[in-house]
Amino acid sequence: MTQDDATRTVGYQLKRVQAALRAVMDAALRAHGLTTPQYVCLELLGRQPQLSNAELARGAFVTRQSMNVVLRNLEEAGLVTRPATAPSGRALPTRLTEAGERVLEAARADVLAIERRMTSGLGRAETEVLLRQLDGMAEALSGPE
Amino acid sequence: MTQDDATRTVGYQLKRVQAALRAVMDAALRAHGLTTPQYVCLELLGRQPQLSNAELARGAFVTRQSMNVVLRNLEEAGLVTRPATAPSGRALPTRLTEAGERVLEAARADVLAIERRMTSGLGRAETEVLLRQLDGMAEALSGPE
DNA sequence: CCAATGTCAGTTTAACTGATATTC
DNA sequence: CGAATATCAGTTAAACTGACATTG
Repeated sequence: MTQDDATRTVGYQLKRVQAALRAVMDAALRAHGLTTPQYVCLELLGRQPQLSNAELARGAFVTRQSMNVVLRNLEEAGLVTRPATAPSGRALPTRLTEAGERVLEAARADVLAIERRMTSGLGRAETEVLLRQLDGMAEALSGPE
Repeated sequence: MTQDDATRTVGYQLKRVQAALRAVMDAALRAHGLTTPQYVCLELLGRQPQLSNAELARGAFVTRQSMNVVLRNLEEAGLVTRPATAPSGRALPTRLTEAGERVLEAARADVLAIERRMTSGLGRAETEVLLRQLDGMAEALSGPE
């Protein structure tokens, strides 16, 4: 497989990074009994407690239905709790349990190590630029046709 | 959802871009009767004919088994052909059919437009740097522990 | 009424692992 | 034999759409 134009697109390289990242993440998280979507959910809750299922879904870029499955599994594992009845509307504010906090903290250490490894070739300023560029790319794709 | 540290990681932004890109790509390719993995396969073959299933799998970062499914569907759709018997070893060199070439050409135009739209905020030099950075990130993840 | 939410149900995509046969 | 390949079979992860009830 020689390097030719087909591999010189941002789309292709994104796919490549994503494939590698996913493999490494999945392996690391499995050691904590988590899947990647579950970790994303815990991370969101760690930063911002009381998020509802719908809010978590938006934060993880999936549908309500998909996040609902993730949430039910996390609940069953005792890592998050939701009140039986909604304090207002239908939204059920979700919280990490103590076990959830512990698992998140342990998993986060591994995930951050992977993040550092992935960006080890970049300086602090370069990483900042990259984050802005990725943000711009997502905006450009989500925006007007 | 306020912007806090959780969203300021390369991993998270990669996920975001990937989610947006995937949605746009899938929609565009569906109009050509293709899935994204199928398009990747056709693109690889367009650049380099005679690739075997195993070589295509490596190029698309999936297992031989996964690519085999893609290939069988493309074959059934009449977009690629493989000889009934291997000219050497077990590898079956795959080629685009004329229909395959036409579909690829049409789909590629749309995909390139999406690529341009995604990177519309980047200059030529910036895009080159980004490609190198993504390459480095994939290497760092695939490399030694 | 309407918009947002939670959730049940079914489906689909796209990958995976395991096993087996073939061929140089 | 060993390494690479193709492929059959079964499984899994993780999303999706559709539908419906609830609530402010």
